[in-house]
This record gives sequence, structure tokens and C-alpha cells, in this order.
Amino acid sequence: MPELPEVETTRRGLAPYVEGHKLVAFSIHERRLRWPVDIPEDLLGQAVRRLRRRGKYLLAEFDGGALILHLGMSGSLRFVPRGSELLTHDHVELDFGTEQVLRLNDPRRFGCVLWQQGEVESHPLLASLGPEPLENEFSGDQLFKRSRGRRVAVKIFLMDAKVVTGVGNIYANESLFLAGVRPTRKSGSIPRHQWEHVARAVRKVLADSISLGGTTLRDFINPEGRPGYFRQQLRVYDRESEPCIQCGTPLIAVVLGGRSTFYCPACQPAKGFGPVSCRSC
DNA sequence: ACTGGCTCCTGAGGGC
DNA sequence: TGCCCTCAGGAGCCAG
Repeated sequence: MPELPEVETTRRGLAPYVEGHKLVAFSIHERRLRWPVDIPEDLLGQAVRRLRRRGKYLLAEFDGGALILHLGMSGSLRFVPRGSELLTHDHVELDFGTEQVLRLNDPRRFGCVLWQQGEVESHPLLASLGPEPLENEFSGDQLFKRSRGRRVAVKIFLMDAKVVTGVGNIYANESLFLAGVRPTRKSGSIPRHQWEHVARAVRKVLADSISLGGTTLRDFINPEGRPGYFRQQLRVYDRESEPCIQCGTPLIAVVLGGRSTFYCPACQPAKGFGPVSCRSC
């Protein structure tokens, strides 16, 4: 499950081998991802100017446009020796003329590889994305303003890419625990000062996870897949009935918008803050 | 404008 | 041991 931190880790790991390098060859073994894979032939011989991230999208920018890559929930990008045996679910291969070639493997095929001519931000997938959670434009104040009049649960609101991009299910759960806010609360009922704590918690959770993402980076240069360290850092996610690390109360699991949701009924009360007002400060 | 539900897909895990 | 069933999960899309 590549979340924003893993995508960022992937970006940092790939950039040195991709930026400034020409795409010398590519092959598509399975075109049917979320949308049909689209890589124009005339990209061959062109150099990647920059490898950027927007939310969970990786953008490989060329002079005339950009390749938009998304890893869905099971995708990974890794370098393998040229000519290596294809693994099951190796769908796309990109060859930048370096020692190894880049393979996209995605068992569930929720990811995508799409070409956007011209300004990449104008692509429909990117055009309506909200602010980056680790940039300054993201703030409690902005969350407060956007949430007025909204009745959806705060966790669903946080996972809305138009509100803030890149916050997936796991990090929404973890952030709300840190902020002491119950995930089921209506977003419009949350006062400004609590949104400040939520915003800080989101930043902290993502930043901490990126700092642990170095493991993932080594993973795809050394292709022995290993789960990232952040798994062991999870405070509430997938811990139903286990004791809260803060107070020992058994954690509750509910389903919100079809997604698993976990919280501590004591530290994340139905109204207001938990006993420790903010664990992210 | 919002909201909730459906959809794509496969592997993991539980039950028998 | 093995088969079958259920379900997770990002996020676009659609209907109400």
C-alpha cells in the first residue's frame, strides 16, 4: 500500500537514475491498469527533466509533457538488471539507458501510467487536487474554512483529495489519533483550534513516515522486498480491541465510507479533545 | 454542492 | 491439505 511517504521515498530513490536520462526503450506487458497504459512512441530519445510528486502521483516531466504514474494500492517501481525474467504482474518496463531498467509491478492493477501533453497540472486527475500536506499552503485554518457546512465524518473529509492530497486511510486514522479527534465526528462541527491540531498531526505522521521510508528506498535498489518500518509505528490502525498505547482502553473499529476506521474511545472522545490534547506538538 | 455507494483487481486469511 | 468465500483498499464516477 504505497501511501504518500512511500511514493515520496520512491521518487527520491528514482530521481538520480531518471532525471536527465533519456528514455531509450520501453515495453508494455499488460496494458489494462486503472486506465489503459499510454506511453507515446515519440517519447523515445527524450530526457526526463524532473521527477516530481503530486499527492500520490509521480510525474516524470519531459519537454513536451509528462508521464503520470500512480501505484494504486499494490504497485511498486524497482530497478532490475536488463533482461531479468519478468515477474508476475510486471506490467511496464522503462529503460533509461542506465545499468538497470525500471519495472512497474502492480498485482491489483489499480495504478496507472498515462501521458499528458503540455502542462501536466491541467490533467483531469491533477487539476482539482487540494494542497500538499507537507507544504505551507496546508493549514488548520484552511481545513477549518473548507469544512464549514460539511456533514461528512472528519476522517472521510481528510481523505478527500480535493481537501488535501495524499492522505490515505492509514494516515487519516493515525493523524486523528495524534490529534485526539474521533474520526466519526462531523467535519463541520470541529472548531478552528482543533483543526490546527489535526493539520499538525497530519504533517507529523507523514513526515515521520517519510523519515522511515529509507528502508523502502534500499528495497528497490536491492530488490528484496521488505515491509517498511512504519508498520511498527502504527498506533491505532489495524489494532482493534488492542489496548490504546496512551491509556490502555481497547481500541474500537468501525467502518466509515467503506473503510476500516480505528480509534480510542477515551483519547478521541465524541466531542472535544482527548485527555492529552495533542500528541503531535 | 454534497453525500453515499459502486467499481476496478488480486492475494491474503478465515472457515470448514 | 485444500478449497471456497469474503474482504481490503485508492480514488474516479455516478446517481440521488
